[in-house]
Amino acid sequence: MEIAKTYEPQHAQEKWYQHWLDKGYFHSVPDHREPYTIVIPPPNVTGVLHMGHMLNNTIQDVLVRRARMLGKNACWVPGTDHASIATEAKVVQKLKAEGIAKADLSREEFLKHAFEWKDKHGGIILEQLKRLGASCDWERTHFTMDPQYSESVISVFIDLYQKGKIYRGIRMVNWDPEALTALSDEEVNYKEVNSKLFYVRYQVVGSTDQWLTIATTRPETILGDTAICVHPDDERYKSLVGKTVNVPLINREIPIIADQYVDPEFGTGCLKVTPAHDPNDYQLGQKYNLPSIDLFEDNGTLNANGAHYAGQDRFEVRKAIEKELNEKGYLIKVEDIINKVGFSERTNAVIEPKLSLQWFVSMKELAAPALENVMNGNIQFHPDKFKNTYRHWMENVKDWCISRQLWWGHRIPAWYYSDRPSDFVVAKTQQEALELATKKAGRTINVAELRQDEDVLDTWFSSWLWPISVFNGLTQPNNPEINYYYPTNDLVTAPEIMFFWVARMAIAGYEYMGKQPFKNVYYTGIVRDKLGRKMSKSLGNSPDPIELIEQYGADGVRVGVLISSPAGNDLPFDSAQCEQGRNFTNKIWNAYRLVASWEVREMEQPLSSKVAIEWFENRFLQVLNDINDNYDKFRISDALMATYKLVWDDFCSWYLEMIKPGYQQPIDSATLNQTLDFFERILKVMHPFTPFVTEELYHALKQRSANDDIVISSWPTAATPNTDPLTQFAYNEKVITHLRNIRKQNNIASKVKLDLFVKASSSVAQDSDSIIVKMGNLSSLQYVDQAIAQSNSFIVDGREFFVPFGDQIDVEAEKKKLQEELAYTQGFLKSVYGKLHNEKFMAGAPEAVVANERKKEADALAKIAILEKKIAEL
RNA sequence: GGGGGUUUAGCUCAGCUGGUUCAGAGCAUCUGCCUUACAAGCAGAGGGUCGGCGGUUCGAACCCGUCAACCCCCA
Repeated sequence: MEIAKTYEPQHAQEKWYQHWLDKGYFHSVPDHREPYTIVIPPPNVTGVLHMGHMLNNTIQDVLVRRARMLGKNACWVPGTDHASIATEAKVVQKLKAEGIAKADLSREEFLKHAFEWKDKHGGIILEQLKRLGASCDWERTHFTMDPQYSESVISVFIDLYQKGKIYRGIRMVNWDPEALTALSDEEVNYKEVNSKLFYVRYQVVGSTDQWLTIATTRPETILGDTAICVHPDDERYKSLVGKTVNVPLINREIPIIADQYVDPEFGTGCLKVTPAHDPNDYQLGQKYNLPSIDLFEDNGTLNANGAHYAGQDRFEVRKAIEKELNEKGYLIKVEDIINKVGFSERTNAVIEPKLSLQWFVSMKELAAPALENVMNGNIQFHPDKFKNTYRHWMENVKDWCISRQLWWGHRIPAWYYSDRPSDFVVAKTQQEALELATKKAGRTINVAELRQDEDVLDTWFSSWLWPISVFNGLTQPNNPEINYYYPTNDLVTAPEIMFFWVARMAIAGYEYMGKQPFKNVYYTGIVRDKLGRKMSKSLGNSPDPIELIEQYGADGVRVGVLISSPAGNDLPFDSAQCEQGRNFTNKIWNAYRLVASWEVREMEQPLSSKVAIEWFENRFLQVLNDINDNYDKFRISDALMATYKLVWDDFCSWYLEMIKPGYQQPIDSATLNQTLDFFERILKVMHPFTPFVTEELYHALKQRSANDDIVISSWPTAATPNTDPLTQFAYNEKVITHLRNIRKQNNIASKVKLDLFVKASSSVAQDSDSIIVKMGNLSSLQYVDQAIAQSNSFIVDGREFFVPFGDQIDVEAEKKKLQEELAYTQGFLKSVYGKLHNEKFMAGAPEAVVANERKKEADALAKIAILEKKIAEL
């Protein structure tokens, strides 16, 4: 049977993924085994796969597949997030394209459209994950707006409200004038932008020529000023504190106050205070009991307080007011300045700090156990440097604004029964609300009077329950699944959402389960392009993962994204890495082709094969220990690299070459069987990284019974390797490399057989010499007691080797080489003496270190003697 | 402005408690090979003042100080 020369992944991918699904290998139910659980960071329901998902989910799949092979009951729960703002924005946009404005729709109509959109686009991303080979338990797919899930979210809201952890209040929030909603602090991105700093003068009341000049980047907010603030120690303004000034254009009188907050160095040292539109000004306003004048409508246009600018957009007004201030003599000067401006993470609109009535979670107390248990290691971060960032945030945690002025999401279960803001109850159903409201109001409230809060909850207010709610832990407390799978083992996510999500899951975990939601958090880096730019849709620098899979195969891409992405480090992605991954799958494919081509015959096992087998057996164990250790430390890239080298270097380049029979020669059955066994073990350690090619070859290697698939096979057993064959091999390897060098330097074809002489007593001949003979393509290896003249020579482990080469040897080159080696060895000896002749070293260093230096000295002296003699002989 | 982190080969990174011939790996590069599994390959080789300076130590990539550059988070 002809086997393709290169591995063609597409067929194997479809075949085996379907096979795994058919067999139900990814499905988990609680049993006697130890559970291994990962919950996927749920992607946005209408999202499509990008490189960040590829990295993140490949890591999860590697962990899950290995855990499964380790005999654990592996359960990887997939699902999607309703992604309140992002999804609503998409639906609004889609409707707009169809000529439908959101404002013209009722809530019910809009939600109907939204669900249609979700049904159409939802889950695309999950199908894409299957292409990657993700071994999720698809029967457990969850969505954060499933009925059961929604029930959890609402019950948590009610519970926290009853515990006094949720309150409603007027606070300065980040307002997105495009999405028309409040955002949490974490949803605001600050970016540096080129702005103008306007110097505007205010006339002091009761004077004719006394003016105060302030500097502002936002002149349109002048209309909302309610004070001017200076530093109390600022000599320039001390005498003015307590007086008043007139706001330009509208001539409203406002006080001059003094507070430490003002930086006398910035601008003019005078700060205009606009409590309604700046968080810091708001604080000042609270402190000095200043009025707040709200200038903006929700969409960013000015309201009636904006005087003659009412109805115009904030940025238009900025231009217009600059002109008017200038014309009327209030504008002193304008400077260019770079300042940081907040943008909405979702719509990229400039955030407007705005006073508004919102719902908040009071965080301080809730956060305490989540902080403590990360610091004490009950939850481990990989890499642990993120603990610092986490601590800093948690120690300064602020209350969490959870209401969003959107429709797509979990509607806040608060019910109002009058126009007074305090006249509301929080209840699961309208019926319950009626009862509670009647009780609270002290009169019968009827349905018509009851009005549910229009807002929905922040998406993260549902995602923070993910590890609990996917097992129905809140709706059916203590059910067998939550008891079995929770706490989950590992969470793989990006550091960017440490506060959005990781911290809050920890908080919810302790609050509702009394236990951490996961034991380990593996932080992936950001995927960047070759130029170091973050991959993004707008830059168009992100490759389409599905195209990559089609080009390089899923296994190749998996290797490509993992090969250089240590935990917490950014991944500078280059498709060349996928090429490396593809080459890797091709390598093992061709190793199979070689093995499959051998014909077995009953014959004696060559000594060299016996030696090679003994070496590889122990080499495998040695590397397996390394690999296991790397996994245990979450060093996934290192585990991959160790696997890669085991396969490529040790197995293919050395082992297979050592046991390979001559062209069209048969192989003995003992060697072949042992090789097949090694091959199988190799495939197993590869499997988490390259699931498809390994399943394909696992079945190609031999006929398997039903349910004998590599995906559920057991991980190779670890053991302590015997070091003797490893040491012996290291020696052989050096000798062989020297021989190859001699060939290369003297242009001797690899086909030409050489004679090798070793200066030593004949008693040192050993079995492993057969390896040198085979790999060095020697016609003979002989032990002699004298140096061979007219030969290339080298030294390994203090032993001299000679390869006679007639008259063609280049004496001068040989001499030069020997002299270089001599000089190096002498230099080395000198540094050893530097230590040995140093009294302080001899007194201070541990005995073992000194003994080692002595050994180095002896070895170097012996080598120098040999080299000097050889040079003399030439 | 506050906090955290990074700096080792052309690139991406290892380097554990200061001590092994410790200065490493993969990729890239160079050289030679179409050697019957694989040119998506084989074999070999060359690359580094461990960011700068100073200190501690018998001994520093590793510990301390300082300067510089870059990155992230928060305001």
